[in-house]
Amino acid sequence: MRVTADDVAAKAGVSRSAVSRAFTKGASIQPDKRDHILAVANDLGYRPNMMARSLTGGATGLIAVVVGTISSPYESWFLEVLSQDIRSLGMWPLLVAVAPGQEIEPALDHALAYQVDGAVIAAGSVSRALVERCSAHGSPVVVIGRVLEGGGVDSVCCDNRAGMEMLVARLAATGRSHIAWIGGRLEAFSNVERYNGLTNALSARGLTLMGTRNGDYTVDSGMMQALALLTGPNPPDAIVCGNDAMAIGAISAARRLGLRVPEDVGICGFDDIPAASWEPFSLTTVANPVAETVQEALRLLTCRMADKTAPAEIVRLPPVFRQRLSM
Amino acid sequence: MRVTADDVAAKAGVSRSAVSRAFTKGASIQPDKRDHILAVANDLGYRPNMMARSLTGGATGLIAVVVGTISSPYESWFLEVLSQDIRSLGMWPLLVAVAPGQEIEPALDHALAYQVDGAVIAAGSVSRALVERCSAHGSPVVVIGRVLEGGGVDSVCCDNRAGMEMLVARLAATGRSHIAWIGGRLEAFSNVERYNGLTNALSARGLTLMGTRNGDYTVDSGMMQALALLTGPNPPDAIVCGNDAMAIGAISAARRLGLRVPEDVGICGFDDIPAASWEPFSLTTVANPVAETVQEALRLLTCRMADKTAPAEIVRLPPVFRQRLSM
DNA sequence: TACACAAATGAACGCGTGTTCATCAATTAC
DNA sequence: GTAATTGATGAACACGCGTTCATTTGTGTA
Repeated sequence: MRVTADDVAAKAGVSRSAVSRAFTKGASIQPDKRDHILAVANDLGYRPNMMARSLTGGATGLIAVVVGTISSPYESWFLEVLSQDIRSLGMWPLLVAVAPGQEIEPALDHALAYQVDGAVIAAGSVSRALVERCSAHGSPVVVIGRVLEGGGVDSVCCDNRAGMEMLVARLAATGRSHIAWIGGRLEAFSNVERYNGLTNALSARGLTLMGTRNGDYTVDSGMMQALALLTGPNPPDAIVCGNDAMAIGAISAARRLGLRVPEDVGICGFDDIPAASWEPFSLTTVANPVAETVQEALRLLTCRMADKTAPAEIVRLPPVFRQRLSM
Repeated sequence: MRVTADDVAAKAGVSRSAVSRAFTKGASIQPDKRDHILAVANDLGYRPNMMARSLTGGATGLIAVVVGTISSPYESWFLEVLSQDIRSLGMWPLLVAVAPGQEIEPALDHALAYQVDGAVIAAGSVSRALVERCSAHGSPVVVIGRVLEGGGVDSVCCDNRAGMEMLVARLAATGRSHIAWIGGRLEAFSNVERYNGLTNALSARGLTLMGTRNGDYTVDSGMMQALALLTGPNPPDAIVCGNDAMAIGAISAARRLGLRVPEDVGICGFDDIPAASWEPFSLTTVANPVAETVQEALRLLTCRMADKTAPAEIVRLPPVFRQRLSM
């Protein structure tokens, strides 16, 4: 049923070796013979079997892509850019979706059985043991959106501290004094960094956080936590959210309570997802440099595929302040 | 470097056949021996090489997933559900992202070289020739979101006509008379069906379409087209949009012009993406049954993988009317 | 024409696995 | 106690490909 190189060889009247060479760039074969073989192959609908090709130790052309909640605005945006860049490298993304509660290890272990040439991990909690297992398996790993302490692992991450400083500068410039924080999942690396970045930047200006609540990075959770903050005692005049989705929820919460944004309460987010610029929100935020992040991640990955002994790099990319109307 | 079954066999003191049997469910092997082998394998970090396993004609466990603009709210939602359901089948999604302008054929052709066990196509224009090429290759295909005329191809599709009738019923109930349409990409199957469904349902009630414009299914395009409609001569008192994203853009456009929704202009969409229920929009729409669609698609796919001669099915799933505040 | 050398070609090998095929031990049936 | 049956085991094979290794063909020089 499947058409193999033998079929092409038989129909073209050449040896199977010739067929293989016709598909191998730079192989020693007469040009007209190669053309003939390729024509026959195309006629028969033949394509070299990637599974067999990779068996001899060659590359599979597969890259495992570990992401979390695909439907979230930020992750889907990221996945789109990443999958396009992987394809422009001539490779294919093997999608490994890890929902917030799920374990990343068994999932990635399974994917490793496909002899992926590399893995991009942008979700879940990554242990050093996991990274080393992948490396030992011959699949270099790049971690995105977090930095493993102790180094030794290539990683690309937004400079969350710098981003928070930009937001706090705006906070100070607009004279906010009662500032609250709505964080994401407590264990998330970005959440920890952004929270610390915020408190540090605030204290550097003699400001303090008046309220703290935690959601789960969804719009709904942002709305709930903002409602709690704004209806509680001593309501804030500014809410800094751990990501844009929660900030959008917070804006909706403020409006439901009849508060004006930014006059009564300023609200800002983090990431600059597409929805942040939609008119009803016009969210002041800092842009997570997704395109550059993906580009750097794949650069690191290809470097390491070529030279496994190269020292690990940690790339910190600066975000860009986006002032809109919400603060 | 890579640990193979031979390594496990050597360390466990058994033949390589025994190792293979230990990993094959239902194979003839002593239970304690199997346990021992599995323990040694786990110790060495061994996993059967899927590439080699599939070489003998076995299944690869890969399913090609063809989607379009991943970052769009609807597609990312769909992809999340699909990828989870594929994994719960014990298989893996090979992501094939086809941007609106790109050709689906060469991309899918490449993916076929990985001997995928099946393909779910939810984007791009699908020709019968393409489907037959996949089938000939041993990879059954299920098409989602469109129906190939002439049948012969398994497909799952929302009943767009029924959805439009629901919306028109609401349209009539609220006494709208100047109705406009903002469509998506002209060549898109869903766009054609929804447009025809709308005009048919309108004429059945003695209504006609007063204006027609076309965007590209994005929020921005919905905003642009709605601005043009609402500032033109004889502005509509209702706008039906080809999807929710454009409807969200249309709501923003109306508000920018100082119009009240739904009092001055009613706006509705299609799909019921998560953002449709966000408070600033509260979009009246019809829910595209994504979970059921994915479920049916995978049911058809697994059926066809088991029996390639089964007759093709066309499944039409009814949408659900979601009345909110925008109309 | 004779020789050296490069280019092109086909046979054979190995990649890691599941499976078939004999072989052998252990049980059951008579 | 013997024959028949079952269950477990290891060797060998096939899967489809890239690549190496001889071997053959073609080209340029003396």
